[in-house]
Amino acid sequence: MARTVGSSGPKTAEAIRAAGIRLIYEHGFEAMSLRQLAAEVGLQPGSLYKYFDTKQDLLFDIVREHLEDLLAKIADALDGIVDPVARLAAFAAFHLRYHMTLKSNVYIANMELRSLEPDNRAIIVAMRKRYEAILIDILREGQAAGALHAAEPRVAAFAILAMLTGICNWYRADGPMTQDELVTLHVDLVLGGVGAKRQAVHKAG
Amino acid sequence: MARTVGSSGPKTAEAIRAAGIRLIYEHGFEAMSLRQLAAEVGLQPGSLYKYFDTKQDLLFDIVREHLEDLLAKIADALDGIVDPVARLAAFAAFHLRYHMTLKSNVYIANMELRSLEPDNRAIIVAMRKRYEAILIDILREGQAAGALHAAEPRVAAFAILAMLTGICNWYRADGPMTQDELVTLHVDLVLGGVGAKRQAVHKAG
Amino acid sequence: MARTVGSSGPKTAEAIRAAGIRLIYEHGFEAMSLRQLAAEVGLQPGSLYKYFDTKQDLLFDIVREHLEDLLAKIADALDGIVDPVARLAAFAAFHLRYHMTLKSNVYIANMELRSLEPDNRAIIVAMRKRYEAILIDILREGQAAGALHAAEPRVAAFAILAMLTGICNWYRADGPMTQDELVTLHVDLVLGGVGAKRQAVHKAG
Amino acid sequence: MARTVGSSGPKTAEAIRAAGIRLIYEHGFEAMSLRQLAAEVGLQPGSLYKYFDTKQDLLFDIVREHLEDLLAKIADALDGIVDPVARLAAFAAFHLRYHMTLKSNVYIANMELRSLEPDNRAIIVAMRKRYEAILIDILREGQAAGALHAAEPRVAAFAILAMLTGICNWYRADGPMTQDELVTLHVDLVLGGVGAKRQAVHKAG
DNA sequence: TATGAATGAGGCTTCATTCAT
DNA sequence: AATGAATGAAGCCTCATTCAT
Repeated sequence: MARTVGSSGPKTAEAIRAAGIRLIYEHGFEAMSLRQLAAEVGLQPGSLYKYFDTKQDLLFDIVREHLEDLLAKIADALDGIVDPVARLAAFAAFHLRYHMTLKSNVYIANMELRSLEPDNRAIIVAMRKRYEAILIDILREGQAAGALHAAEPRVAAFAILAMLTGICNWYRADGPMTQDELVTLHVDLVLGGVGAKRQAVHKAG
Repeated sequence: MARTVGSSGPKTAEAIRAAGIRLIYEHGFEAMSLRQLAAEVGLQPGSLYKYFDTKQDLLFDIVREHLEDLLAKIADALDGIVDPVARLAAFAAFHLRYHMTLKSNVYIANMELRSLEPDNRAIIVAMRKRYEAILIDILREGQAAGALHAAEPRVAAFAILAMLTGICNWYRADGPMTQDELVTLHVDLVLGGVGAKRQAVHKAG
Repeated sequence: MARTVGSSGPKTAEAIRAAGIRLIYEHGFEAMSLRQLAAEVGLQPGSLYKYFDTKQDLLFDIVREHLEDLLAKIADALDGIVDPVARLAAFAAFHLRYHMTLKSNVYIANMELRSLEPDNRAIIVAMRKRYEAILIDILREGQAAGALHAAEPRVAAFAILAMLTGICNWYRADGPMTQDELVTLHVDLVLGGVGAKRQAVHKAG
Repeated sequence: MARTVGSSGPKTAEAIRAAGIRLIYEHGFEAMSLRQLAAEVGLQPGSLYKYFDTKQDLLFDIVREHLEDLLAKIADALDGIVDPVARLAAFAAFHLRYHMTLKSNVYIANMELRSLEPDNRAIIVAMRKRYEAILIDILREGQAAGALHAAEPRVAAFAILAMLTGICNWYRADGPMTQDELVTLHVDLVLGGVGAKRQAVHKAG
């Protein structure tokens, strides 16, 4: 994948971002060199600095934009759903679809937290907590309403998130199961795990 | 100048291993430098090469020994248990305890697969598959016996493993919940997820 | 801090090549460090890698270009000469002049064969064989024509080449004998050695 | 070629010497490491220092002993021969046989002059000059006696030595020509080169 | 907007050598 | 006579980054 000859301005910026995501996903942030990235986009290494100030900034931007997107879309996905079990099912379905679709972005955000400088990491961790809090709240409400069992909603939320996120480790678009089948399977695991009766339909993510 | 008196072979080897695990856990394999590692152990960087041939070998040894240990211990943990649901519970309990106790080793084995050279990675992946296969078999038998629902045992196993392994991301020995409480909570999530009736006692891991 | 103003690309490349030849000639390839080379050219060691990929490549390029040059020029030097003895004299004269003029390059090509990696060495050895073959053919033709004695042209060629090349070991441009005198002396040795009657004039190399 | 278990004292010293010669011959002095040498002899690297003080000393000893041997044996080879042409033939024959037999030692002495420290090099160069002087004297006497042409005996001697020494570059004991055939061939080249009539028999070296 | 030359720090690794045991 | 642990210097090489053009 080489140079987009004559690429200019915004197109180059987007190409850098895309190549950056791919390379970080494949090799890890530390292992990816700006030389590689530049080669991928058809630039000299030094030229990248028109588009970011620091390798660290590139990572931070990718991760932050991912989390902003995630937070915006989960809000949409839950909008208008009130029943706690339905909300739980909708959360799980959304999370799965998002993670199957944007596997690389998600993977990076999870794996490369470690590579973020303390200040940047703090910002990202705070955003992640806002996302987790959404699930924790759903569990808490469901427990309060007697619709499911989650005596420790925080721990249960972590467990559920880990399970759903795990799909990034092996999902392939060309695998034997469809996204819908995988969603159904996992939503059942989640609802069963907290003793909720499956019912409502989940909106698409 | 020769050796700093008081240092000795096997003790140094063990110190290097321990420091290696800690540093890889904290910074990642790529980000850890042998200078750091040497400083941590009180050696010159070059002196490390009495104890391994290559930075890559250090990683491979850590990961391989972890998986050998894991495979040996899960066999013990399941030994003598026949009922599929009991086996599932025992598997989950063992996995959790092991991952809470040897968090760093586990974390490294999961995160740094990427940093292993192809040949080494193949060996490790094969060992991991043997471990996964144990859980898949349990689910398959349970399904066959009508004791639980796992129409797709492979996918269910991945989901369960991701959930249980996730505990490494946040568990602290000095946290508010005991290991036993966490085990109970997670085993319930697992059994509930596959629609199994909780029953048997789980052997300690 | 960026570049030291006043330095420029091709000039630097040529300076590196020249310094490389000198240092390898003086210290040997293994003994020459890239630190030395960089210092000689006024660069940081890492900066050398704009100009070659590998220390080995630097050596290979030097040796290969030397042999390409040698092969091109011997063809010129023999062009149009048909009499075998005249060709032998022309070959010897050319070889001597070339070796006196480009002593370092020649010396490196002979001494550092050992330092070339197998693949590179094979390429160079093949080129050398083409050069040797020219002399062998001359001797063979002379023998066939009854103009000289060379029952074993291959061995004789090696002996002659060794003798002529030996001049690199001690020749100094400021020594007591001129190049012309040395050429005459050696050509006599060669022709006498194979029992040929001196005759033709040798074209300058 | 590994450890001579239980080898002690003088036997070890000789093994080190032999392995040293082989390794320097194969890889060059700079490229040979004391680790290699130690492994070859079945010792730890540090243990070599019972047998020499310095890597440099090892080289110097090898080269010096070679030259001492050479000087002693050429004296024997010429002993009792008075006719200059006969002496020249004897010298050439001796030189060739010695170089075919002790190829590695000779090669090292020629190639690794460069690796000797200045003081050591000066000593060796002086010994070499004594050897060269023998040939120069023979040529001078032959010229004075009108038995051969060598207007510049020093230069002629260098040329002859280079030719004869060149045999190290390609001679193989299992090659198609015998030592005797090669000696004859080269002696003819030498005598022919200086216009001497072949006559006397050459003593074996 | 991009290049091309360069920096300086630091990466992993190997080396000759030392010395207590 | 030999080991085994260690040193300290240096090896080749790669990196993120800078900046004149």
